Amino acid sequence: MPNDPFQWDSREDCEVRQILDRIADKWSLLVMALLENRTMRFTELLKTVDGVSQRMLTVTLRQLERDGLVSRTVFPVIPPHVEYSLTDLGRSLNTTVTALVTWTESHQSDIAASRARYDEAVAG
Amino acid sequence: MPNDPFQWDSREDCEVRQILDRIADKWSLLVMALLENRTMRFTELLKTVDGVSQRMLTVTLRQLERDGLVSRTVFPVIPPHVEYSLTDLGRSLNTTVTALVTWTESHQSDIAASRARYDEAVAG
DNA sequence: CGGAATCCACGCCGATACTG
DNA sequence: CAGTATCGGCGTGGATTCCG
Repeated sequence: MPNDPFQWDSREDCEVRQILDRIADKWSLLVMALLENRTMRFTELLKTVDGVSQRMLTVTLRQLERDGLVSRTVFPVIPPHVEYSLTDLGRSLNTTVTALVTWTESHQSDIAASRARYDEAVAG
Repeated sequence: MPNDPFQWDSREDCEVRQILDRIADKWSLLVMALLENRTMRFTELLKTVDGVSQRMLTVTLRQLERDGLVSRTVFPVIPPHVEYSLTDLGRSLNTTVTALVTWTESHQSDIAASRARYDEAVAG
């Protein structure tokens, strides 16, 4: 029963938790969501992903590439031309990620309401 | 078209991103996964969620409670008795979270292999 | 038992400068 | 254009202590 949380949760060297931690990263989610539609270039991503620094985008893309979720294609021209796109693995992940994003969008108001209620109760 | 990544991604005050960031938090995912099965007490969670500190567990539970994903029930006895369980909202989220966890488990070896390949290429 | 509060180390990340 | 390298601040979170 691989879905039992007690299984993947209590193991010492659980690599799944590490992987999950990386996948659930803020910028990774954003980048993968953008690349779902089409191939993009570095600067393009930098301008589109609002708030990301060049450093973090570089680091994020390297990690995604290392995990085999994103492929990096370099065209040996001057000036350099690099394209990023999702791999098949990345695309298969994106289905679930999209579900997560969709859930958040649908329940955004519920959460906002809950927060308002909570803050009200604390303040009172 | 609420699912268009360019929508929720480029807006300045996008609350969805903030919510998503919190939901995708490492400990939140773990705690919710554990609470999917049953109600748990604080110390029980502390012992089960391997690696979490008391501080982080407290903070995580407070956030989850504020977001309306987890309910906190205090029994006014001595010694204190507090139970945590998922709300309906939390349960509806857990379906997608479980999907994410399942994906990670299924593709764990793919990612490990990709990492090994990447590291090999870098070292060589 | 289930926290709250305080202190502080460390590692993350932004800013900046430089390069092929 | 697409990075790498370096530095420094500061926020995150661990350890510890105390409390109802």
